[in-house]
Amino acid sequence: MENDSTAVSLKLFIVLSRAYKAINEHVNKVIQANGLNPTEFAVLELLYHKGDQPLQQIGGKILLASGSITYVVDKLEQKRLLQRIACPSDRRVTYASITDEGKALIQEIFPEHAEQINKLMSSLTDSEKLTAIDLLKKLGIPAGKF
Amino acid sequence: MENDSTAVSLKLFIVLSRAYKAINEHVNKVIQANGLNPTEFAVLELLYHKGDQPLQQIGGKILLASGSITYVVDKLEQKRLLQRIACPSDRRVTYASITDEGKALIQEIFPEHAEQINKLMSSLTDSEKLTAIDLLKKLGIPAGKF
DNA sequence: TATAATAATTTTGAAATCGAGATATTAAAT
DNA sequence: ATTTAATATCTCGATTTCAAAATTATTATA
Repeated sequence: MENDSTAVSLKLFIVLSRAYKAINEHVNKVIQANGLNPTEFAVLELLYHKGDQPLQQIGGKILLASGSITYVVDKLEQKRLLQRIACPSDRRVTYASITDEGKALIQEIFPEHAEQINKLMSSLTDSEKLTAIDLLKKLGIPAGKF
Repeated sequence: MENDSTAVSLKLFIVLSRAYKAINEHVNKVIQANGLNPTEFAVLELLYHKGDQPLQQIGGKILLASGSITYVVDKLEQKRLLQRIACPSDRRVTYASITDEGKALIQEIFPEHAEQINKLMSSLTDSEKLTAIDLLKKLGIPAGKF
């Protein structure tokens, strides 16, 4: 059934994908210029802003398979940007915890990161951005489960 | 300079990422259930809807490095879903051309694909979708070059 | 307490992607 | 015409990711 609503949805999907990829491409360059890949940055930034996290929950939040978490956390640990900390109450669990070095790096990168996103979005007024936020919030929480 | 506008932009970046990933996660499942990966689908769909394309232009349109194009096109050619066709006027150029088998596959997948996207977007009214399209179009074309 | 079921992490092998050259062709400049 | 620069594709090695199985620890059940 290719009705009108479907055509509009498809169009929205396309512009959503384009916008995301266009923005992301530039954002990733800034991150990589600072010696991190996008996944590493996402993990560090999560730990910086939300505090220590069990490895499992990192996977959930940044959408990464469990095997990949181990890999990224290994990398960041080798770079001394985070530490693994055993959970005292449940020995199955390992926390990732950002180090002082990691904090310093995020503090250095983040303002530039935010500034760049702001520039990339300067084609919208603040009021338009707020409208977009409202609409995308609804989109991010799909109506049912599929 | 972390002013108000920057904060709004960051927020928009986050909800944009979430929305894109949430939708995409589901969309990819449908594609993979049909034996293709997202990149293969993107290439085939491009050829189906836009006609034969020089390999290079495929890279530009779906944002893929030249080495990856070769790889994906090889895969699709092995599956007999597309053909390489030498350009008669410029021997550096190779066109990718979807085969009848490829067309049949897209014809089978695409309606389900479109239908699913429509379902995933049912939390917005058509009018809201149109508003979102307008705003995201502007976003996709960043103001300057960075 | 055993035993089974569940959970968190790691290991492993394969697939996908990138970036930097290599090759071939065409276009431009002198 | 020859050299030089630009373009298109491919090759290769390294990185990142996933999926499935293995490992270890915990919790629930008999």
